[in-house]
Amino acid sequence: MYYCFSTLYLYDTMIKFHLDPKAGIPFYRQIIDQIRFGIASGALAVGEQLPTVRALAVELKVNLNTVAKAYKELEIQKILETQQGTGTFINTGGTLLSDLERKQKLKSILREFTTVILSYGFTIEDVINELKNQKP
Amino acid sequence: MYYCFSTLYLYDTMIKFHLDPKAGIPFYRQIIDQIRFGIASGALAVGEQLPTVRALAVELKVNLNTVAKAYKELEIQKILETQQGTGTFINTGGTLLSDLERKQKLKSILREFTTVILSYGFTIEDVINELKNQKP
DNA sequence: AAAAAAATTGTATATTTGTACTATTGTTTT
DNA sequence: AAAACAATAGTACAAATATACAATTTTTTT
Repeated sequence: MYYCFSTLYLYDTMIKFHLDPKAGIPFYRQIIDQIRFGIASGALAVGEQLPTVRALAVELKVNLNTVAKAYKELEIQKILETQQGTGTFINTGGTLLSDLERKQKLKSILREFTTVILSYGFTIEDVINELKNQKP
Repeated sequence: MYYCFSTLYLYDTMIKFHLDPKAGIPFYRQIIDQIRFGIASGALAVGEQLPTVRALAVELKVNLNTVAKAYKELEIQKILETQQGTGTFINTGGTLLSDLERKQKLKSILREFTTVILSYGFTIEDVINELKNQKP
């Protein structure tokens, strides 16, 4: 299992999930990241239903509890809202971070990723150059 | 090989591990050598699952961390691929990465990275600025 | 329309997997 | 011999799975 894609046309959204086993990031966290990104980018609208834990689990070829774990954590963060028997939905009020918390968050994310990037033998310059290309 | 309770038998692999305490070579390195040889000789196929750290540890009568240390080093060398909760497997791309593959790898890492970054409302510029500060 | 059954949804628990942290042992260096 | 380091072990933790359960919705039956 290398790259598993899921395009959720069934659920009327355009977000495409993907898991990378070589990323060194737990599956459930990759799912969390992609949902957060989906919301931030506007691909996931408030009130919209996410795929069921089973549907997404099948698409990504993981256990349904792995998806459930991602949903659960986002529910705790008030980003999702779930109801047993009904489904999981994008919640209205995601918790806002303060400026300080945002700054700290950015630093911690960067620290984590530079560790990964450097382990592959890339340099900070490589990253900056690639990011600049990515910008437009 | 007639009848044994070998981990390898259970995991349907064709290689038989053995440790020699008198060899003067650390156990974890002996394990590494035998896996590398198994791959080189074709006894271990790409994508094949290795015994779990516990199973092999029991068989070789060492601590599970000794096996884990061997697996970890081979994972760093991109020879193995491990997923916590699932197992350890022979990696598909055991050879060195070409320039193109390196570039693609960087792109894939950065895609995951920007996914997270943007989900928190940061911009690419925020990241570039922070990276520049981090550089020296 | 109401009740019952079936299907669909998320949840809980136990087991298996690798990982992290600490302590101990053994070897090498000084 | 003492110090420093590598190798190994003990223990607790985290990720992913299998399986069974509970809540809700949908369908069928009456």
